[in-house]
Amino acid sequence: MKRKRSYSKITRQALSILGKLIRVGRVERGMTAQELADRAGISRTTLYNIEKGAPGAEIGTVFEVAALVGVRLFEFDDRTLAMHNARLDEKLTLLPKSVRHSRQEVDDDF
Amino acid sequence: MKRKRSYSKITRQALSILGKLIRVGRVERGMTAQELADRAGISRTTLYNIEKGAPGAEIGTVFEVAALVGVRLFEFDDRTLAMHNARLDEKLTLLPKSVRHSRQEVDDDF
DNA sequence: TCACAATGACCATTAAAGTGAACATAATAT
DNA sequence: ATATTATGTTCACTTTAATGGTCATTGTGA
Repeated sequence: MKRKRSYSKITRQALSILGKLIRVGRVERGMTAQELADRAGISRTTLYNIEKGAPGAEIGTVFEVAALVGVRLFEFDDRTLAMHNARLDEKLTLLPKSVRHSRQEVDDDF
Repeated sequence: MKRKRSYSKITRQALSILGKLIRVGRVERGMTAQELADRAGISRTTLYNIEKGAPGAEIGTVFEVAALVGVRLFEFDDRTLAMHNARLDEKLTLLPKSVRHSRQEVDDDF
């Protein structure tokens, strides 16, 4: 079953910031909550929660809203994202496909 | 009712990148999927989905995992986040509390 | 090589997120 | 000032995501 979660302070702060960035972006662009919600295809209630930094919101929705008000999480144009994506794929091929723990090695990074 | 969503290309790419960053971070640190899932307090299935860039994952969970493998979305230490948070609060007090559309103004940003 | 650990992938179950309605309160254009 | 619009907040309902299990496949240490 889905479980109720608790989140670290850093996560909560990051989400709070993201929510505020979205709100600032929205207000600066003169959009009402309802308008932004409509454009994003979500309810005003959900946008409300997102702007409050709710940890349970779906990440896809949040990213979508962020893009609509000009909040860029990474580099935020199609080309740059594709580039990074490709570079990561390369990097992944170089890394082991699966992480195997040797018998005695404790593997604590120190 | 909760609705099935569709996401823009940019959102899908950003999520794909984030998932790969997490996977790279995990593998570089020599953690198995199960180990990271345990530390994050989620199931391996969910981590699997996150690493695949699933848009439906909860943002709090994704941020939590990202932090655990050293992927920084914003500035990722407590102090810096607090600073940004405070600065945003300031900014918000300067902006209108609610966006009001004047009668005839169409308000399309051009 | 090859045993076995790690990952990929699917499924039924269950709790939680999204929704829209509703209402109160706050803010702003006139 | 005030009418009206935007926002804050709660709630029952419904759908979806997280879970844990399971099994096949892949990768790697010995």
